Amino acid sequence: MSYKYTPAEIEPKWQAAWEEQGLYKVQEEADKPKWYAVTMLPYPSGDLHTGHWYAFTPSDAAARFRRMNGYNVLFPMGFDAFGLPAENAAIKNGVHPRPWTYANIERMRRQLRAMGAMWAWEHEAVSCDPEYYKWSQWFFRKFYDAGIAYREYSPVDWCPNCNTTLAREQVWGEDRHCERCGTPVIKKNLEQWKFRITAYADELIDALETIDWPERVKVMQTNWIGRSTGAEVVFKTEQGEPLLIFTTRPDTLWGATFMVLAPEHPLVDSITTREFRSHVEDYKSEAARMDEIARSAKDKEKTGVFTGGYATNPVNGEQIPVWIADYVMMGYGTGAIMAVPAHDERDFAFATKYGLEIRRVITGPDGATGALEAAYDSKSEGVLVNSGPFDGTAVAGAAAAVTEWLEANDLGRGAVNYRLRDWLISRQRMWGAPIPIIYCPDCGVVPVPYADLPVLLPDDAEFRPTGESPLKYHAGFRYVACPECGGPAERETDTLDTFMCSSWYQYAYISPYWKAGQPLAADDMPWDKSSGQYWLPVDQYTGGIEHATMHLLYTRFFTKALRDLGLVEFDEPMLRLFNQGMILGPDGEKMSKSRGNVINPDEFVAKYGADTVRGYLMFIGPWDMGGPWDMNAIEGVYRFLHRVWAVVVDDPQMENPTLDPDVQPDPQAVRSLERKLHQTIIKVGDDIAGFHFNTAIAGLMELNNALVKAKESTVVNSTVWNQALRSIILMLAPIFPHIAEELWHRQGNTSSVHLQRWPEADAEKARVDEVTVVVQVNGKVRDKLVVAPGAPQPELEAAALAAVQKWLDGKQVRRVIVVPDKLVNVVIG
RNA sequence: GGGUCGGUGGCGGAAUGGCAGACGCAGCGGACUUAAAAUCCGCCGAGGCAACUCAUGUGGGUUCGAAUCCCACCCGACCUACCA
Repeated sequence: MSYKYTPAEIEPKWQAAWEEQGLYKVQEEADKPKWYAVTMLPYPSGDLHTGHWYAFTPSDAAARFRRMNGYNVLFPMGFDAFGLPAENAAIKNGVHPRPWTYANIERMRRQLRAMGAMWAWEHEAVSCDPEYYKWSQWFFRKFYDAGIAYREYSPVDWCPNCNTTLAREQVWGEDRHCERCGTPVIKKNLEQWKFRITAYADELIDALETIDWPERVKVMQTNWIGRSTGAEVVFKTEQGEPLLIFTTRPDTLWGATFMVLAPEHPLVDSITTREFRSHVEDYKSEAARMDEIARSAKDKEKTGVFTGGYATNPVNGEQIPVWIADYVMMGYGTGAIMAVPAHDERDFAFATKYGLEIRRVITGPDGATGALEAAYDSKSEGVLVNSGPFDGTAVAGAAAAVTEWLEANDLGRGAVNYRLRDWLISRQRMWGAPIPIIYCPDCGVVPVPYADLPVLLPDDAEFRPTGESPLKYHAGFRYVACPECGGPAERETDTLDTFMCSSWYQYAYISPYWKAGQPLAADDMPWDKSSGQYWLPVDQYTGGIEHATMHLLYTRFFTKALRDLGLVEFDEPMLRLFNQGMILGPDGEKMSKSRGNVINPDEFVAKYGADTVRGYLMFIGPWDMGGPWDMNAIEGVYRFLHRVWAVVVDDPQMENPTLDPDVQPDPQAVRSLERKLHQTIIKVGDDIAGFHFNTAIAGLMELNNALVKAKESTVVNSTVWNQALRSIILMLAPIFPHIAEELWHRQGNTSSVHLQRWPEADAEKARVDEVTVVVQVNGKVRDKLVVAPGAPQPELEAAALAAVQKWLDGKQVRRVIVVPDKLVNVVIG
């Protein structure tokens, strides 16, 4: 047995032992509180990078800490294994994505094991496994039956590089590029499958207050859903057709001076007069072309053309001109607006540019007709003028009053608009779960019967980067008999968005590959019901912020849909969420091959061991802040572990302090160590529970520094010394699982350190015996008093006044502030 | 344009109304060594011989007291954007 700290020996040894003992196997135990902890699962790209370590090892420490505090913890791992990289690798190398993916998974499993995490591998789920995706298809089928899944012909976002449609959430930035490859997306008109996530828009916003998620994510989701409340109002064209507009300010209806339609608006052609037709046509084709590049260049000046047509404002019968302009979007609201230049900056800019009428409607706070600036400023003050029956109505509350009036007079109705679009889930790619739908020339759209699931991906599809799924060229896959009439029919060849597969993986983990090999039915459950009742929902979820408006929104929607289908009884899938920050390269920039700043964790594990890499990543700074990797600072954690080792393990080869075991330890020194020990137990526990790993490690370092000193003193002959050794090993266990296990066994223990309880802190023993009270004069520190805690105020005041005599400089003492155990501030002047 | 988070020694950071800089890195000095590495001990915000003074992006404010709370501004990161 080596007396030196050799992580290369002890880490693989314990990893193997833990696996052999089944240390991390989980059972449902009714007598323990459960804790279901999930970390966002990785995509099997082939190599575990530093970002994975940064995401996974602190969440492992948190899960281990829960377990040591008496919780029955389920902490599973899996792979989000469908997706484009596998398919691109397939096209490049001429192999099927399946072997590429499974080889990567196997490699990553080995790398994950090197982290020494407590994952419950028997709960692993891999989304490209047919026994997994048969349930993804089952969910689609359930959603189809429930009317949540529907098919629609509409303009969709298309990435010409990935050759597939994208969900709105996967289109990023002002240049509208593809989330995955950065290529600007274009619009295509296609018939695609969608999920009715918009039906849950209100609940997705309102339920945010019931979950303990970072404010940042809640704000992002709220903005993404973009609820705005207002009214739809029916104007009338000269041809007598209703022209519906949406406004959030129905109280400004009397200030409307013109209307603007999106160039694609269906009424544009009938409104446009002969005289203006060629103008309008030119503008429309220009706008259509712009759409494909980027209609929203920064600071782009608003443009538009007059149609020659007019519409009637229903509230006052005024005829106002109708324009078209590309600042009005067909995809939002009704694609038509009334323009109120006096109260809307964009309308104002447009009216100014084209010489359209600007009218003032709302007064300033004083009741006099105000200037335009005042109108902008007084959005919620003042009263309405020039507003027919509403003259004199306070602006606050006017919108609601006008809406009521519109409804009473049948001119419009209250309406809510959302920015959120329905979730487009069709992908024209092969490496995904096939959408279980068959098109029959006689029966129409026929869903694949539950009992026929899964619709398997063929193993021999040919990969051609054509812009259509390779499944389309696979005759054996594509041509099938209609399940209803038996006649010739065709399968849907699009696959499911991989975000659908990852929307329910926290349920799959409960009992992976449930009912494997068995035919499914509509009334099945995709997981073991009683296990689900025990574990669900997720207590703690951790992962990156990048999924705030994608995965994190989809999985919430999914859970609400499952609830409405009767599959779960709760409303939210993850009760707590913590977003870790991003680990950066040593240069402070995002790690990337092109920058050449990529840190390979395997190298550092080989050099220092997994415990050091784990601890270092947690020591860098607050976990939610991320930060740059420091090539030198990792040494500090490595040294710390060596110092702990040296405190616990006596190397007979080395000269050890020889203290006479009969010498009585100095009681003050013993008390001092005892105090430090109990303070540390409290601090480290609080810090880990709050994900403040950096300060938890600092606390462990401080305790260890105290132990290093104590080891050279008579304190080693005390029972406190032995308690301290035992406790520090236990406290190391969540963050440094291997060295803790090794030291635990060297202390003579036979069961695993990871089965022990977190050491108990005694507040009485943590209490300080004396406190330093700062004496200030006018807020400046002039002296310090060392007193017993709880010293009475008059005593402190007297002592302080005596101490600061020479600072008083003959001036009058005006006031003395005494904060017990903290300070005395003498105010003079 | 809007939103969120942040700005503290040479560096990562600690302190969220009460001794600014815990813990660690780097640096400096010393011990050990033939020497180096490793390890151990000490110093380590700036100015000053010192008593002290100055110091948490900038400017104001609140307070006995502000890195911390409030207002305005500057800088950085991320998100979002003709949303009617």
